[in-house]
Amino acid sequence: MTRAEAADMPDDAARETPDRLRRQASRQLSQLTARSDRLINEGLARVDARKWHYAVLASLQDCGPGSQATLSGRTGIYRSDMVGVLNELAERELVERAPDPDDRRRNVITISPRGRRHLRRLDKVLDGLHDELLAPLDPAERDQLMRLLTRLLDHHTRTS
Amino acid sequence: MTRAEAADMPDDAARETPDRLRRQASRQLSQLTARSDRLINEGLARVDARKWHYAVLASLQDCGPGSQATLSGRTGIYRSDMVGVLNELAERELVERAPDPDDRRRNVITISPRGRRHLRRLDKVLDGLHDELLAPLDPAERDQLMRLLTRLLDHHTRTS
DNA sequence: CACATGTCAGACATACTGATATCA
DNA sequence: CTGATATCAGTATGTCTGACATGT
Repeated sequence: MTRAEAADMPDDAARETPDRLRRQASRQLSQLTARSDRLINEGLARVDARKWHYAVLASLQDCGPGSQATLSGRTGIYRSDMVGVLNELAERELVERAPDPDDRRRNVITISPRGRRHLRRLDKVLDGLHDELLAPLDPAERDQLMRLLTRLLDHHTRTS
Repeated sequence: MTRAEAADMPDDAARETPDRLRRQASRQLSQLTARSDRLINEGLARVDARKWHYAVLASLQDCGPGSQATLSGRTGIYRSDMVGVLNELAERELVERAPDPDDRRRNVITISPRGRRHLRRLDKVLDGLHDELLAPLDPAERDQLMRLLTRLLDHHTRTS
């Protein structure tokens, strides 16, 4: 590029993201998710929790007790990482981990009364955080967004 | 496993994600973004590129040459990580990095003709990948999604 | 002096792989 | 024997922080 061409494009003025990048769905998605993750993580950290805590507790509450492998399937947490999550939950006495008498390879994970209370609290915290996350959207738009996201996600989980 | 146990734990059958989790916008976002990122990364890897390559090249093409700090502002790449990205791009002779005579702290980054060609190719590749990503949505729905994402993202970039 | 720039080294979290002992 | 389970060790990647030398 020549000097003359460079003069046509005042470089230091345009420090903002060009439109071409802002039109990419994948980019908007990951940028927004980065924000969202930080918001959620920080919010949950304030009540000594993480998002995987919520996932496990909610899964136990809604689908009942299960082995670690079962919980892994429900929540999407890797089998190898489930150990650590359950250690944290058991430390806080939110779940109980007992060997399964009928299949001695397994542990049966059960939510405790304290776990149920904690889950109710997390539900409220998360409601607030999502309200912050989706602040600019009215209820209909939030619904619309969820529908679109879910359709995409379902499509990609079926076809993989 | 005995029948009796199966009766005791009907929920052991439910290995799927409970509704409560699937209703979380933050969760749907990060799950979908995980898929999206993998799709894009793998697709770009097939043509020896990464998403940051595209971001830098597009920024150079649309806003003209700039210092590394300027590019950092345009693309969202950290100043410290820009070094590596530009090394990769310079290796492939897609950009040129020359010291700025007017401010000897700076490098002026310029896209090369080869870089422009590469960018055009990446645009096509990314178009295809986004078509795959957004496959279940018709054009109006894709537009709707982009509007919603952009509004959320803009809101959170202004208010931080 | 304060401030900007390019660079490097490393912390940190997360996702993911692989191996192993135990057991069905 | 096969396959599933819980566990541990370790890789890979990406985001982010801090420091530093150089220059404005």
